[in-house]
Amino acid sequence: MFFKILKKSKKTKARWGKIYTARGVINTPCFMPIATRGAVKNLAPSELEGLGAEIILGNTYHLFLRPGEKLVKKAGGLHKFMNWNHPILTDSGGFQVFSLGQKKGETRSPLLNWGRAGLPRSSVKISERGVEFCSPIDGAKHFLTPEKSMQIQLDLGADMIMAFDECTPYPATREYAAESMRITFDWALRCKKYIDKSQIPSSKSQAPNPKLQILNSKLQKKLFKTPFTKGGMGDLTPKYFLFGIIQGSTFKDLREESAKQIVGLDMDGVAIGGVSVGEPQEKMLEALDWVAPFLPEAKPHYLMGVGYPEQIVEAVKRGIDMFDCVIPTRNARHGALFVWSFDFAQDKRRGKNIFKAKNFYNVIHITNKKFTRDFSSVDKTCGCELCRNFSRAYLRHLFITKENLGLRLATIHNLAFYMELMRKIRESI
RNA sequence: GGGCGGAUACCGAAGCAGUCAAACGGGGCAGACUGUAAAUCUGCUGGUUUUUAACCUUCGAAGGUGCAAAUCCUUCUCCGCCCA
Repeated sequence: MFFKILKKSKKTKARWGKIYTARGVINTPCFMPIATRGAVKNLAPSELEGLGAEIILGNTYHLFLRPGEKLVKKAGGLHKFMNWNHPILTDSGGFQVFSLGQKKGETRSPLLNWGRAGLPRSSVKISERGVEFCSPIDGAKHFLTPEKSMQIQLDLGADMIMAFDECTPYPATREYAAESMRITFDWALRCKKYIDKSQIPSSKSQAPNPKLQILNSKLQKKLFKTPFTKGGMGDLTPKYFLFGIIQGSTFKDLREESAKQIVGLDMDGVAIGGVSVGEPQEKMLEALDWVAPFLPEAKPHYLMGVGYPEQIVEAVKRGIDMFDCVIPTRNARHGALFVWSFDFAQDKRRGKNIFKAKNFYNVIHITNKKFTRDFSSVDKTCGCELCRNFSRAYLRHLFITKENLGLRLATIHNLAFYMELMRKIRESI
C-alpha cells in the first residue's frame, strides 16, 4: 500500500491524495459505502463501481455471526464471495458489541445505556481479555477478543482491517473514558502483535505476480524518489493493513494521550473513533482539533462513522482522508434524499470551492405530499440513474407503494451525491 | 313472508351503561436517522381554542329510559345468513 499526498491545502490541514493497493487506487479524501453484511443494501457491486466507489466497508461482527468467517474464507474471501474486486476495509466489531449485544428482555440501565436505539449494554461484559456478548440473532453467547477479531478479518480477506477497540459511549465520565482508552490501547497492541505474526511473509507471498511487480516498481519510481518501505507501505504485495483507533471521548488530555499511544504503534493508518455516537457536532470537531497535531502526515487518517456532508467537509479541513457512514444509504431507504442546493457549475459566486460554500445541500423527504405532482428530477445537477430517468413524483409513488425499485434508486442517488461530494472536496483542495 | 346476526372514525375491527373522542391494525400526514439488530423508529390522525387543558359534535336514523347511553328499550333503514 502506498499513500501519496498529491496536494495540501495552504489554509487548512486538508490533503488530497491517493492510496494505492493491490486491488486498486483510492482517491482521498474518500467515502466508503457500508456493506455491513457483505452487500451495500439494495445495490449490486457493478452499481457501486458505476457510482465510482473505490472502497467499501464490511463488518467483522455481522459476517462472523452470519454466515461465519470460515464460510467466507471457504468461498475464497469476501471479495470473491460478494464479487467486489476493489479494496475492502473491515470494521473490527468493536462498535457492534457495544451497541447491540443485549439479551432479550433485559431492562435499560440508564448509566450504561446509550444511543437512540436504547439498547442496554448490561449483557455485554468487557474485560481485559475481551468482550462477552449475546448474538441478537439467536441469543447465543460469544466471546470476542482482539486476536479473534483480527483472525476473523484475516479470514474475510479484507485489505484494511481495524483494531478491536472499545467505542466509548457519549456521554462518558472521565473515569470511564480513561479506562476505555486504556483498554483500547492494550487491545491495539495485541492486534498489532497478532497481525505482525500473521503477516504474509514476503518470500512466500503467493505466486509472484509479474504484472504487479512491474506496476510496483513503476509506482515506486513515479511516486517516490526514494522507495518508501517502512511498514510495508512501499509495495503492492498483498498485505494486511492495520488501522489503530484513537479514543478518549470528549476529554482533551485523554484524546491527546490516546493519539500519542496509537500513533506510537506505527500502524498503517490511524482512525479516530468514539465519535458520532450522539455528541454535538462541536464536540466532534473539537476532538479532531485536539488529535490533529499528533496524526502522522504520511499515513491515512480515518474518521469513523462520519457523517453528514458538512461534517465531512469540516473533518477534511482537519486532516481526515477517509470516511464511512450509514447516512446516505440508510436515509435513502427512509426516503430522505440529498440534493445540491445550487448548481456548482453555474453559480460562480458560490460554487467554486466547497469549503467556502455554505448550506450547499438540502435533504428532501420524497414521501412528502408536495411531491405528488412534482415531475421534475430529484436533482437537476445530478447525473445518477434516478435523476437522469425518473421524476420526484415517480420516486414518491415507488416509496408510497413500497416498490423495491424506489429503495435502489434512492440509494444510488444518495451515494452518487456522496461520491460527488468527495470529488468536489478533492477538487477544492 | 318468518327467524337470527350485524351496522363504530378514511378502511378493517374492539368496546356493550359512567374512567369513551372511543383500544388495536391498516391507510394518511410529519419528523428522526452518524464505525447499520434500521425498507426502521417516533409523533399526529373528529372540530375549535388559551392545545400535558377546556368546550363542541360523533358510534346507521329517529324517539325513549336513566343523574349518566357507542353500550338498555321501541320503531324505522340498510347489509349478511338460515327457513318457507
